[in-house]
Amino acid sequence: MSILKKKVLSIIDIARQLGISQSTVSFILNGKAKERRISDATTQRVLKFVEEVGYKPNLLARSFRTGKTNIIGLMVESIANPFFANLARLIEENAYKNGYKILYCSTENDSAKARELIHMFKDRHVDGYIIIPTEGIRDDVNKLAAGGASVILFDRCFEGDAIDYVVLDNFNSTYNATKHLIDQGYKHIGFVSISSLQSQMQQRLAGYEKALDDHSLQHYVKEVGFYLDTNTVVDYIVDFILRKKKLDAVIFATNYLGVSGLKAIKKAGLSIPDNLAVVCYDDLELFELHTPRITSIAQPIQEMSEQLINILLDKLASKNSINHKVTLPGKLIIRESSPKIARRKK
Amino acid sequence: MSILKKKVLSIIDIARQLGISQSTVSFILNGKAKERRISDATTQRVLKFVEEVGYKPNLLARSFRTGKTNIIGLMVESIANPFFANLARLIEENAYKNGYKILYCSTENDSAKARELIHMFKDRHVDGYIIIPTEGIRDDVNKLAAGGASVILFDRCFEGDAIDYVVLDNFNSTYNATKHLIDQGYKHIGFVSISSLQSQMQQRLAGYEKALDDHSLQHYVKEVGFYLDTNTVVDYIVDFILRKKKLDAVIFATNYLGVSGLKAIKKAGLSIPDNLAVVCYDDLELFELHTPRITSIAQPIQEMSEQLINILLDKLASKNSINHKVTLPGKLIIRESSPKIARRKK
DNA sequence: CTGAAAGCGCTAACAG
DNA sequence: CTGTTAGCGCTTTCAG
Repeated sequence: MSILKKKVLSIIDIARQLGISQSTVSFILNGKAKERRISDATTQRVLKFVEEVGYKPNLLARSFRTGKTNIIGLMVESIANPFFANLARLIEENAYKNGYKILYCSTENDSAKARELIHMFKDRHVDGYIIIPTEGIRDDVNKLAAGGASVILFDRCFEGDAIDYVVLDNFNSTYNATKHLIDQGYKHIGFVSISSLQSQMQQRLAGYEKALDDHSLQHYVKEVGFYLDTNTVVDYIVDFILRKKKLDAVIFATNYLGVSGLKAIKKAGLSIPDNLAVVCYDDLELFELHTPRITSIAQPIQEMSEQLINILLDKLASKNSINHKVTLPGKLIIRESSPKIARRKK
Repeated sequence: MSILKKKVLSIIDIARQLGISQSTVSFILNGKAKERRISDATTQRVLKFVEEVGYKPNLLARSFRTGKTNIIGLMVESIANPFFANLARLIEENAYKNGYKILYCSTENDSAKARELIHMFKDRHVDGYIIIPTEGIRDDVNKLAAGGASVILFDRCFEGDAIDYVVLDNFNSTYNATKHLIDQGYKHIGFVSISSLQSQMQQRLAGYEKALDDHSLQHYVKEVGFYLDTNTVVDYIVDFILRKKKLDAVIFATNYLGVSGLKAIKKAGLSIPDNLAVVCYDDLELFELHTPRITSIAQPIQEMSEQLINILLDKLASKNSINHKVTLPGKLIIRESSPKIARRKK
């Protein structure tokens, strides 16, 4: 053994050096000493030795043997989106606390890519899946779960399927936000969304429409494609708000649409809230620091992350746990972008 | 074999079913058919069969055997920080393109935690390490690299050590930003930073000081602790800008300090740029959408991520590659928060 | 050109 | 109370 080559010991070396068998060592190391009724003396001797030589079990061998990796696959729309990045941070914290690590990937809302990534996770034997699904992977996700995998959806779900999820109460959150604008006196409220069949988008739209219908107000909906680059989206929004001359308020259905919307309103030469009241989804720091501060629909991201991990750990621990379908309320944070219309000068 | 239980085949099953040996199958599957001069007929037969039955090699077994995981460990300060989240997105893209997956973790600038995470990565046999180091893990990182691991630092580095890195030219970026303010006519330029010995912070401070010294101007430095919560930081900054009455401009040395700074300036009842010009680090969307738009020092994040991955892949491919120390220039994006002082009304 | 076989380090069933 | 041992599925050396 050269000086440089720090021989990495295996369980068998330990067993040999202590003159006992590997299984004894293995059981002790896995906390099954009591269960296997191994003597305290032996247990202490092994623990002490392991400590001294700094032995670390080979996790690759263990994973290979057990099929468990202690890795959770996290599939988000994009890790660059502040909402998902913040979620990732919280998920990470809770996961690590419980001995799980996170492998992440971004789908960019591309189903082919999402499908591939699910297989990648499967190939890598991740223990659990946290998935922000795209429209097109419903079947794949169902198949995955049906095959016994522990999977939980976030942000959006497939209604009627058996898969667990944690989502926002998108309908009521949007209903309340719309209602708030109506209460403030706005009568021509626009809704800018992406053209998508994803549940959260559908629910947000439905909440908006219901609130307007309840007050016999007209709908003004603009849907843009998800794949458009920011500049194009901004131009579409500029066009929308300039063409719909009556518009006195707009709700942006996602955080990035909100950001593009703010750019568009600036570009169109309009001012908030004098020409247009604004409500955005997700309470980004940007919305709070904007002038004027933007009224936002905040998601309870801390609680969401905890529920996600807790449910997933629960499923991991006992395969039988079912029906964890969690819908959490959003919180409308009212700021200066949506004042009473009476105070506005047109 | 029950209907539900989709038997997952192994290489040995394939060999048996085709009446050949596992090694032949293994070689073919690993693209070594030519090298091993295996007949085309056999090769095609195996490939076709594998395709038909949808065989997937057990990655756990392969990793166990080879010691390679095709996983890169990414250790950032916090995945929730937009700068690192954006980096993570780009890193992910490049890594996946090359067959590598990413395990991420956040240090929150805690060296004990960072140390633990390095060991975790090591225990998990990640193939390569991308590390945004904390002050205190210099030795650990050096030991890791000395042990033959492929590691590359980002954002900050340890001068004089042999470890590769990709960092911003923090000195000149900050020098130029300070020079810009001086050129615009500002004479009392503050610098808000965190109290830290990290190279990037030291360099930023040095660049600021050099620019002031070159023009015989006074330094106004405020350093806040990294661990303080946002509100406390805001209060410290409020105190700083109110106490230093002469201050006519401030540079914030990190993106989050910039965000806190904007809050502080608002809270102090001052306006940008009339009372105070502002320059921030990192070109966040928030800075561009702020009113007024904030002059920022942008890091070439796209190129940084590419260099990071390329260098790491290079090291992974050939252990001999050394001395990849990359320093990239920042770009000063001049906006309305730092106009010529002549036009200002005090 | 192909096959046999030796492990990699660990877990756990089984045998004392 | 402890030891023996059979794999997990794959890679790769060595022998035909």
